[in-house]
Amino acid sequence: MKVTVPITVAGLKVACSQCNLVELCLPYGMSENEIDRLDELVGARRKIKRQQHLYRAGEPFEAIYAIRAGSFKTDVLLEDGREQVTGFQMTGEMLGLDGISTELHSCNATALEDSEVCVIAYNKLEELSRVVEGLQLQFHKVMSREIVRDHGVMTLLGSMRAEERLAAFLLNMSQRFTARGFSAAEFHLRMTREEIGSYLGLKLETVSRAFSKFQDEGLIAVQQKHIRILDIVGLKKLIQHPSTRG
Amino acid sequence: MKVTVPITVAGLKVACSQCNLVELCLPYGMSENEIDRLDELVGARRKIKRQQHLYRAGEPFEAIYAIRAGSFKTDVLLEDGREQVTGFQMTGEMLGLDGISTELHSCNATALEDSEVCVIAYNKLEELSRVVEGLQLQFHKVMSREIVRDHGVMTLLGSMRAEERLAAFLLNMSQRFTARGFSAAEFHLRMTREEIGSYLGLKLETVSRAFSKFQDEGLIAVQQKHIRILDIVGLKKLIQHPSTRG
DNA sequence: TTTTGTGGTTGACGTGGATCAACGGTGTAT
DNA sequence: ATACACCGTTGATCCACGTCAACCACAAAA
Repeated sequence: MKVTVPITVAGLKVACSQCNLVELCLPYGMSENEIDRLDELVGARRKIKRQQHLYRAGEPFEAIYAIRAGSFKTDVLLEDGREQVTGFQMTGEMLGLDGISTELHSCNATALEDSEVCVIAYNKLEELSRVVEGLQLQFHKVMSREIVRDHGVMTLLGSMRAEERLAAFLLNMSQRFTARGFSAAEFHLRMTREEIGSYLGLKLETVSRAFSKFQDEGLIAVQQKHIRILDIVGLKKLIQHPSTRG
Repeated sequence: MKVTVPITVAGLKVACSQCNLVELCLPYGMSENEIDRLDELVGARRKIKRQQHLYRAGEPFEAIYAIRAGSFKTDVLLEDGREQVTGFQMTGEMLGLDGISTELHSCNATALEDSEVCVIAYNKLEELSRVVEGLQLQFHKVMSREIVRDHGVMTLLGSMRAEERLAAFLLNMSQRFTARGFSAAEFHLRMTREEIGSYLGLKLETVSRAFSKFQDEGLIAVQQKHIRILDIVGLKKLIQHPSTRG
């Protein structure tokens, strides 16, 4: 079901130009020459074990990260102890952009499985993007894409009901797995129901019930974190429904 | 109650260096020399009448905009006709950053009152930010700040109840008016209850009821769009409350 | 193998906010 | 001055989702 993604031997440096994530990651759209120059930028790689933090809110911001393998969640902690998951990130996606504004990380990034990131020193990124135009453009696009994505989540949280939110979530996951060469119809969620609930502004029980309902309706097959999408059209119909809310 | 903000005579070009919004806008944190160079960047100014669009979703992206006077809302239209307001912008704030990613605007920007923006051609911005380091840094910070802001809204939508949302909204407005030299305690909202509701993921009736409740409790005085905050501490307490949701 | 813990499911019940509806106030056009 | 939108308020009712609670499945530890 999955396309094999070659995993790097620990410590062996893999240049961007040889990385199979190029067209998902920062280098997307850059010329070969430009990508070669990136290799001076992406120095260290860092392994993060499941449940460990890549960074925490309040820590000084020095680098952004590209996910080389694995997946993460980002969350913010409210004063009263509640946690709000602001995103789930997969291979090729960038982490840490929110830290640029204050030079402090504004959220926590936690690995959902054993993962590896490429560390991109921010001052070097600024320096290099002054001379490599493609890098400058791509970096701006990455940031802008994050803004657009966030607006999508705001729309979901502001105007969709529980089942629509979950349908949108599943379709989004499916689409991102597809882009990574995995099956669009069958995948493994790395996050808990509670994390999904936090992200979608729902309680875990509501998430669980929606999963069950989708299963009863023949839209998906659920077995714990393993999801099989049986009726993608049916799911899509759910989110342009005429029902109301918010 | 307000500090007078000199309004430019139509057509008279005002350089960034002479603009009283410097410390709220893109030039914030840049050196005098650097700011002088911005003047070649900010060419045209554009006036937008109340209810008119600065741009619409789907239009080609060519420029970002700094609000010189007035205020705007941004919204996205869902397939089924529902509208989600993604933000309200005031003087000195930037519009259009979401368009960079796809080179198409991804939302609509509508003036909430007669307004004026500085047009910043995006290709010129890229060019100039390659040579003016302060500009590069500030631009990145502006984008990053937008991401952080969006995460804040996601948190609000995902985990707060109606009254907390409105309290957070009022405190945020108050703080932004303050930063612009207006009163923290008394201001005029330019948007309707419905627009506030859309932004906060609530129906206009709920917004209206929350306003009334706050008034009954002596937290604020409401007269249509005119708001007077009577108990800012009380409002703040509301949002770190122990009540539950989401 | 049994134990323990964490995560997931399901049911019963309560409630915050949506919905439906009527009415009042304010600004704009005539 | 009057009419007409549009906007805002308020009440009555309903329902989606939160809450509380019991139970189950699976994985890691003993």
